[in-house]
Amino acid sequence: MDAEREYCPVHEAIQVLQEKWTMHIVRALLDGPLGFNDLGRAVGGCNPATLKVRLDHLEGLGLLRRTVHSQMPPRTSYELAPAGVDLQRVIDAIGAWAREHLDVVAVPGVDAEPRAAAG
Amino acid sequence: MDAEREYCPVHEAIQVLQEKWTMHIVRALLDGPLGFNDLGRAVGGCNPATLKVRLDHLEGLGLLRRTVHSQMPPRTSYELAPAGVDLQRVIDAIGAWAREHLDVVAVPGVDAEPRAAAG
DNA sequence: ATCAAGTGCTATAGTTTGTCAAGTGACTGA
DNA sequence: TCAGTCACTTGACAAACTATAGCACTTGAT
Repeated sequence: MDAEREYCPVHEAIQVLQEKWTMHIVRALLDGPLGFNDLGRAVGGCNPATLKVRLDHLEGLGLLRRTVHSQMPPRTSYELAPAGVDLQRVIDAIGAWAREHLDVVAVPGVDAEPRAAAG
Repeated sequence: MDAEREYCPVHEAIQVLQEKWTMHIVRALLDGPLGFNDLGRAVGGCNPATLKVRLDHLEGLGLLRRTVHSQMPPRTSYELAPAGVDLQRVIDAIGAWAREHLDVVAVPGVDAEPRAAAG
């Protein structure tokens, strides 16, 4: 890759965030720490293999912290580190955009249906 | 998919944005319209097959507009639609986050090396 | 006129990435 | 006792993405 001609943090960030499930994971963890399986369900059914890869990556990047409460029976929790918590802004921006544009695109005609929109 | 138990625009948005190259494409187009090949280069070398798929998807979603200026020689331009332009907020949020956290994460130990860090 | 390079794509292989299903070892509740 | 839970791991597979070539044509240099 000759993309190194100029280091760009935004490009880097996008590279991380565009990986499948990453933003879902961050969003889920924004509501508080979760265990491995709960997290997998919270993000909408990510398979354990991919989930582990993402989690390791995010942990390596310093975006989240993994805490082992007990080895056996296994009990672990994943929690956002400060750098991860700050992604709240990004998720919020996505949320604002989505409510403004996306549900109109996805479900045209349905705009009087208030559900769990708080976040 | 049983993810329909509850429609969530944020989830939808993330699904779109997490597709490889999508955010790069939006970011590139935020600076103005581009032709197919220029766009491919601007996003950092996306191959034409994937690029076309993304572009079609984004156009279908109403995020961008494709204008054919001439059939032969081929000349087309891709430009963000209003819904796409509004993603500026999201890209900005990513940019802010990246400058605050990511270059520290990516290059630990190097903090006395002022490069293109100014926004 | 001819050659090289460019336009916006498309087609076809080939590689990478993500998925599914099953299994591990100890525990919990019926 | 037996199914179900936890946090993963493994291996076979499918889906996604990539590289490369090529099309029909124009432009610019020679």
